[in-house]
Amino acid sequence: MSTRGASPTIVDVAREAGVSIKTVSRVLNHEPGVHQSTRDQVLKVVEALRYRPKQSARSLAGGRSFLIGLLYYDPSAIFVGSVQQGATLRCRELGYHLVVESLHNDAPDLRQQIDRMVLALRPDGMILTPPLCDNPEVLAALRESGTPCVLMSPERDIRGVPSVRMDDVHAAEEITNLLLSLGHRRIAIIKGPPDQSASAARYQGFVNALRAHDIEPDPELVQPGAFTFASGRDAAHKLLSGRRRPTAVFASNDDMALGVLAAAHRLGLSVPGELSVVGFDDSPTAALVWPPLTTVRQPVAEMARAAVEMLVAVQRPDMAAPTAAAGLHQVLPHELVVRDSTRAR
Amino acid sequence: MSTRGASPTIVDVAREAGVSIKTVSRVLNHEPGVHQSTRDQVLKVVEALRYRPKQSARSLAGGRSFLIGLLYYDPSAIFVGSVQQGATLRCRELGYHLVVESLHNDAPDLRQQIDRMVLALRPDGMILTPPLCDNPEVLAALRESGTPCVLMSPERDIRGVPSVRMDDVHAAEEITNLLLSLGHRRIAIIKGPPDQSASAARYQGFVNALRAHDIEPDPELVQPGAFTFASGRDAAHKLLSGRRRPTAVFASNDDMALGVLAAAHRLGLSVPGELSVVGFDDSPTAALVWPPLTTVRQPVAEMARAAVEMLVAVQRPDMAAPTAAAGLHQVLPHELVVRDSTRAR
DNA sequence: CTGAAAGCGCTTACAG
DNA sequence: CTGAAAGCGCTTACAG
Repeated sequence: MSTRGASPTIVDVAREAGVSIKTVSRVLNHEPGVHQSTRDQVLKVVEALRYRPKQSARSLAGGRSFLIGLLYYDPSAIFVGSVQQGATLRCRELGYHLVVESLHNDAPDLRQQIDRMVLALRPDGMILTPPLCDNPEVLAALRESGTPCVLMSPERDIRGVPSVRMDDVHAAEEITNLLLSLGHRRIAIIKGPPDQSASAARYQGFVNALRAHDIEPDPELVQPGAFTFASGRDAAHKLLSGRRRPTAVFASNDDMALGVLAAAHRLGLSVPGELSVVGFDDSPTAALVWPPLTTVRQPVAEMARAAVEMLVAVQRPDMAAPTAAAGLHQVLPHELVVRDSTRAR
Repeated sequence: MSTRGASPTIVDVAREAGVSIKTVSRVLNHEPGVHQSTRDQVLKVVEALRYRPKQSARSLAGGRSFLIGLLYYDPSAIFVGSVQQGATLRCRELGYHLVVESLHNDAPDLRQQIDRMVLALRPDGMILTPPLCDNPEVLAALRESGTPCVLMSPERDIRGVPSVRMDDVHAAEEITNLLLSLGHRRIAIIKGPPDQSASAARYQGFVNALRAHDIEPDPELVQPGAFTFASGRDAAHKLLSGRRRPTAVFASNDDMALGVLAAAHRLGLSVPGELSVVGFDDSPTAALVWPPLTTVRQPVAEMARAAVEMLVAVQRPDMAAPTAAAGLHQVLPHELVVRDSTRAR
């Protein structure tokens, strides 16, 4: 065997296969114009030698790093965890690797941190999660460096910058329709913070559904919230201690729905017996509380997979077609998750 | 300016600074033996040109990738999120980057997946989280490749393989002591699954604390569990529907403690009025449930920082001393988090 | 304290 | 369909 102490290089493979290193390179990069028998022979040697091209050499010579960056801010967010899961699996399938970087959204040296990553690593693409994907400074730094980006659920789409998202309006409409179909008419909503576009979208869906049933939203049943447990609990307390209680509450996210559950417990209201509650996100906790929460599952991992594909397609002409068909701004289907926090009245 | 269209290279810096590229390299790598004025001059030019050495070139020439790998299995686990947060921040401070890979612990091609990552990327070190850090196949693959590893909270330490952990026994002892100090004497425990060493360690700490107070653990008050919400709920149901109820329950992790809370609610038992409950882990949900959970915070981010440091120290002689002092198997201090689920009886 | 040469392991034009 | 040469941007011995 020609395997010496060190790991084999392309030269070893070429020698063993009786071809030039250029041909080995062609085979490994799926380039056309190699005779099938030559290709097979090379692959056989590659397998036998357990040869893997070294990323640093490929990157230096070819200008492609096979690295995708994931920039995120909130580490505890389940959203990021799912993004990462989807992204890392798709990267593996496509021969890429995922480099993660936690950035504080208002760090004074944000620009330098990004520059450092981009200039040192030269990732072939970057996935941005909220709120970083809406940060003009981040976007500018990446644009100037020429790094392709995909925005995950940005506040609003940017011309020419690919994005992946779900349809918050329709999802909110659907979950409201579920409550309506269960016979609920006095349905309250706890909104998200005004500075997040998802808040408005979900509220819009809620209103759309009501109006389609000729119900005008009752201002008394619309409470502000902040996407936090405490804000949901406090809003619910107001809603539920009034004279004419709602029979159902739509919390604009799961954390607030958990707050609603806590408030209901405290007031001695049984859920779903006396009150139906729905959330949004399908957080891990949503299935663990009592009663398990009816909610909307965001297709986060799928969105991340799509993001990776869009980034990889930039460098692989053979993959460009399907992605182009999917469009620059992709919207992925969500899923209604019906559990035990909802019941017919 | 000599900044052309492309980003500057070491040659540009050397020319601008009037030195050889070797000297620039020395300065950038903090090598000794460069006159201070020369060093300053080089750094000035580096700054002006916004020069960052390209990782792929450094890696190819120097054999160091400045990449640390993080191998994990469960993406939803808060543990992994915190590990990653700590690791990515420390990496940044040390000029490294974190590459993450999600591996299924019993994937048939686990070996290949690891080989692919190791041979392609040549990470300078690898951080392994449970249960991967206890997987002999993973360990063997990494050992053979010569990749330095640090195990995060492994089941048991391995001679010669660095690890970082917390002291489960003492932490369990402390939280049990808290209950004892509140006057509780009939304290139940819901154990973790027998195949995880943390289960035994936490139980041991529990027993130690009781015995120190001359209390022999009552077999009736010891329930098996599986670290899941459902197992905690079911165990609590048994414990709480008996004739002689415990006044406090120590759930061996937070998920099970949430199950205890649910069971207590269902049985109409007020927490902490009629029952004190403690968990372990300080999961994000622990602070969000009602009542907020008294628990133990694992120093996970700090453990990850330490892991990165140990890995980097391997290549940097100047950093080796402090780490050597800290030892191959580090134990980091935990923290008791007292919230509202505990009260004097 | 500083530098000229060689080389890391690939890919990119360019030939044939 | 296949290959020989050059070069990517650094670091590593080796000199002086």
